[in-house]
Amino acid sequence: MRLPIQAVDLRTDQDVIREGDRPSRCFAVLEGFACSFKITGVGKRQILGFHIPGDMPDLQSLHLEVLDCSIGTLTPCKLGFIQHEPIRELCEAYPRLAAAFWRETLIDASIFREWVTNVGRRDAYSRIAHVMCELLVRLRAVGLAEDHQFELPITQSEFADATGISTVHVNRTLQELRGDGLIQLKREKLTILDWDRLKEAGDFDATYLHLKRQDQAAA
Amino acid sequence: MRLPIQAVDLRTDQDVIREGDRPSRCFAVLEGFACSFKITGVGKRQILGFHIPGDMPDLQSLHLEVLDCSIGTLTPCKLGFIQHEPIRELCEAYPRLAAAFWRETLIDASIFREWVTNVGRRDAYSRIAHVMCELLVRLRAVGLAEDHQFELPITQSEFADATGISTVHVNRTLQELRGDGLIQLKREKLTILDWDRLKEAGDFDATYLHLKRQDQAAA
DNA sequence: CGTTTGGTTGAAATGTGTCAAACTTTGTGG
DNA sequence: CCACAAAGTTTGACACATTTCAACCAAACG
Repeated sequence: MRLPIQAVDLRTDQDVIREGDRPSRCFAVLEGFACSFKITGVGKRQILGFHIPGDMPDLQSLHLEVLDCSIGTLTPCKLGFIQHEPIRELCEAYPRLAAAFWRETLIDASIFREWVTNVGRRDAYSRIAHVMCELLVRLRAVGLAEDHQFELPITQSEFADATGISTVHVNRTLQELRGDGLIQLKREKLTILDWDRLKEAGDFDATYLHLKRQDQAAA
Repeated sequence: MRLPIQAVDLRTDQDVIREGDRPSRCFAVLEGFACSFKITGVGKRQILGFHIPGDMPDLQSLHLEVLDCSIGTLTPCKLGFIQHEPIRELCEAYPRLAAAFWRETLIDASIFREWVTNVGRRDAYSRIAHVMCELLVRLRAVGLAEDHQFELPITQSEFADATGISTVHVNRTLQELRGDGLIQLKREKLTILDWDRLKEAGDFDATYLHLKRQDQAAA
């Protein structure tokens, strides 16, 4: 059985799929950063999660007819589209494969749970620290971060939408994080200067990412 | 193949499973209300979702070894415990059944996404209205609400932990909702007086619940 | 090199949190 | 069935984290 993948390049700030769509395919991020988001009735955006290479952000569409959120690029991206039908057939034929895909969506759900907690019960300082911790650990797991430094092509306004605070306050909080010597952030490059203190500030425990052993180096 | 279910009765405020556990079984809510939650490093609780009869709140444990959140009862509950092993065997034998379970966990994830948005980008008034809307629609789908009225055995403090605001502010916001004629709430019984305006106040659209057609009466 | 996008700053407004006390309802044991 | 305790709700005063608005600055880009 073959699994035809159609590679597509997208520019920054393009919608890949939109809330309300009924797609017949899903995609994997091959290169670049993307994010899931919703727009509220009064036009505010909430980013629900960041997607990095290796992620399949809309695997859910395999079993949910209508999309309940949108996904857009944060940087230029290379995406690999795969039709639902052949995936479904593979899943029926190989239950272990289905279980592996299922597991991926369960990890996504686990991350959403952590994000509910993050925006619901942590202050701005912690929220931002937490998101940075998560990104480091996930990027390391796919080899996109060495040590404690990685490309972070995310604007302060996007950070605001991810953490549920205002852009201005993100700016001030980033200055605090810098002033406290936890991070260095310039030119879209984030350097974590004090991992232990950043983890503590962000109330971060990587358990919810459900990484396999070999991926846990950073955590 | 048999699927042995062990029924268990629990009192109010009992933990069913705890963050960090590695369960070998999962459960369904047969009667009563429960909730998933996390406790942050500084001891604040975030409720991640409410569970009503028919839900299988920890189905995720089938494929994730370690629990990343706790689940506790909000009222006296009757739970049905089922071992993972027989479920896994059934899923391998009947891919359609696996897909149905998978779909359930995908809906859970969709609800978490909505909750991220709720606590991240809506004000207190909207957040509470939203949660009420969700509960009505879900309870109607399982026949536990008639018209626009249902048993809501949830304290203001639990409401606070679900919406990421303080207990005192929940109290004041509930008074606002009452004062505006949207709801009536006494003796753990919630009556929605103006469904259209409550939906609008809560920025509520039931799509994210992914109900099958016959369940959508209320939405 | 001008234009756009993103970052930074200050001042004022505000939603929400905190604290502490009083009140009400519910549950329980005598 | 009353009395008491416990749990939950309500209130007021005040503190404060965060938002909003508006302007300015810096960097990226064609």
